[in-house]
Amino acid sequence: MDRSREIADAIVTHYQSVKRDLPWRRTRDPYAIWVSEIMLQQTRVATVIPYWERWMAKFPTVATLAAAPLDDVLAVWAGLGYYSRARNLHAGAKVVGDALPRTASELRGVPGIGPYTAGAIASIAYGERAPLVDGNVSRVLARVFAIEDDVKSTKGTKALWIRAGALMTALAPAAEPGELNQGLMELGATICTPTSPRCLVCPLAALCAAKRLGRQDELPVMPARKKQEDLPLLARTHVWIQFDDEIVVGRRPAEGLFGGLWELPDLDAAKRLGVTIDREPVAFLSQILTHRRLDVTVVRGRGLARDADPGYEAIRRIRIADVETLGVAAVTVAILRKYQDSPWTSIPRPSLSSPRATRRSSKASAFSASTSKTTTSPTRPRARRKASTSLSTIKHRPRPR
DNA sequence: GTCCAGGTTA
DNA sequence: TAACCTGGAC
Repeated sequence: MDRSREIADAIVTHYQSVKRDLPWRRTRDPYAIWVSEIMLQQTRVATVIPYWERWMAKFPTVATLAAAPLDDVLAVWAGLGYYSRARNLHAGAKVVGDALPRTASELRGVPGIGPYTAGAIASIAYGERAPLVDGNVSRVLARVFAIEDDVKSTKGTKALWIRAGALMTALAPAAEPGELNQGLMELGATICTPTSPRCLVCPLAALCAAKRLGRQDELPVMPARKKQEDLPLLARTHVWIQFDDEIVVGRRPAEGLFGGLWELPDLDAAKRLGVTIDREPVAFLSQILTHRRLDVTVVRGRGLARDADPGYEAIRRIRIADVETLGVAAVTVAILRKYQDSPWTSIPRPSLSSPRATRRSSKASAFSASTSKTTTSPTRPRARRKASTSLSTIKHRPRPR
């Protein structure tokens, strides 16, 4: 028995003994698997489960998804990030018609389905012997076969796909291709972890080149990552325009950053809408994105002379309590949390009376996001940056001046 | 606090 | 090759 065959069989055997009962593993509906694969690309299993359940309840078939407005799609996706994936899933549903293509190579042509997702759907839903490579698989294969190339490079990627394909070819005839793929990913997620791989309990230990060479801590070779400090800063001001229990929100253009999501109008838009802008901000937030640091300032505004702005696809009012039923990004949710925690409208605005320290409630930590920092200073963050613990713990303090 | 993971598209 | 988001790990 050759080595690839031994490795493939060991992976499947191991997978069968440890596989978890996840909702999308109870079906071979290619659409359901497609949705789960897209969600899982960027999020932990525990987070995906409720999103997947809500999604499948709302859009149970590819036809219902295709028929839904993008706005509804983004609302269900809101909070998962990488919103282009939801947009692509929606676009994909529109092009496939009643049913998904039946092979990996045809699946590859659907918007949002790249090499990984094509392999996942084809192998899991259709039982095709289609390989796949994701981050977990890269790590496992780079170690098992001691691949020294940067796994993100063209050369490394090619080597990984060749290895994954060879394993699939070598797999026992009666075995399920989907189980090999899922077994590889499971191994990477639970045993062959980025740091401190648990080689002692690994079913591939005896077959692993990195283990034999003692190089499991050096592999895979990953490309250097940019430090957060070096990311370009994107500073934006959003305007809180409230009428009774409603606020004004705008829908961003469909493409690009936070595409299609609703947010508080930015400063330029608010001005064009005839809004009078307060001088003093009520909150600062910051968030690290892949390619940028995002600093958000929130300021109140009053009045709304117009209800359309070229910068937004739509402008509308909505009850504050209902904003989260729209597609909104995490930073917008954080602004709402902060407001609900200690509403700035309750502060007597024109008065220059004594300052009030605000306290955050303990429940704020339930929405912690450790990539996010907040500032307490009402001056530009440049002057005094004081890190807090989460996106939701923005403190605001009307300055006595 | 900081770092890190993670596929597809243009 | 760069853009794209969030939250869990350390």
